Amino acid sequence: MTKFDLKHILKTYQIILIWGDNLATIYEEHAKVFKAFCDEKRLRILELLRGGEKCACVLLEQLDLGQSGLSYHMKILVESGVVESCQEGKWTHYKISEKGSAYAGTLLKELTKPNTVIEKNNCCKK
Amino acid sequence: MTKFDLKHILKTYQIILIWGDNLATIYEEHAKVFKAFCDEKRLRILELLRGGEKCACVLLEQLDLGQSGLSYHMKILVESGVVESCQEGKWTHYKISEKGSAYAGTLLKELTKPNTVIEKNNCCKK
DNA sequence: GCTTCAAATCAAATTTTGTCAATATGATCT
DNA sequence: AGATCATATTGACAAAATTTGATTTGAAGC
Repeated sequence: MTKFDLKHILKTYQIILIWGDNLATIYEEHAKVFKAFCDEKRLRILELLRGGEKCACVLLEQLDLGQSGLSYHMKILVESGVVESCQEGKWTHYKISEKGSAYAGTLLKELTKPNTVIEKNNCCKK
Repeated sequence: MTKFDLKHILKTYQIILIWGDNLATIYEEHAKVFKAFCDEKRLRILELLRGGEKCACVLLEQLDLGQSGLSYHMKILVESGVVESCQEGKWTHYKISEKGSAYAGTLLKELTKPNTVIEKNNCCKK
């Protein structure tokens, strides 16, 4: 029977463990962060939240969205880390997470910054 | 016959003109920038390009993607501004655009930075 | 406990994205 | 010009994201 070195497998295939249950590549995880900024409605929501913390009912008033639609987008925003929510009795308040948006910014820089090791990959004899 | 003030309309509805032909909201335009980072394959491509300029054939070799698939994703990357392409005879070379990725970073900060005017929007008497 | 209200979840319909194979374009070479 | 190679475009299909309305959950008030 083959033995597995989980750590080695995860590293080799760039797979990470999330919530103990799900498997996802690091790419999926990174993509999730930027999903926040990839949809018109969500950008509009972020714009509203830039004006300060708001509860769902206020957002609902100002957006062309139904209740379940708002809930759907808020979930994506919260899962991206860019927005945080706090419950107050029946109400849920949302605000932009400083930490989360700083992370998104750092990640973006990371993802576009030249590698330390630049390979000379002159395939087609440029 | 009603007269229209185009400038006023564009400003009011936050619509912008692109390529002289198409109409799009500012939100769509912003979303386009971050589409670059919202897909596993594209993140993988960016990772390869962090190692320096590469031509399509090299990318093709290293990715689990067909030729038309690569072309599809490269188009989205180039349209986001994060990647730039240059033609060399039959070959197309791609690299990460410093300007484009700096813009993406600035935009991200912009989209998450608190507004100068913070409204007190205590709807549900928090 | 029952009612009410806010928000989340679900299921179905719709729209948007991504994939794949075939074809078209455009540059180079003979 | 005709052949060849690299990439782009197209159209059909599959998969994922979004929308909508109905239902459920969970907190508060009676």
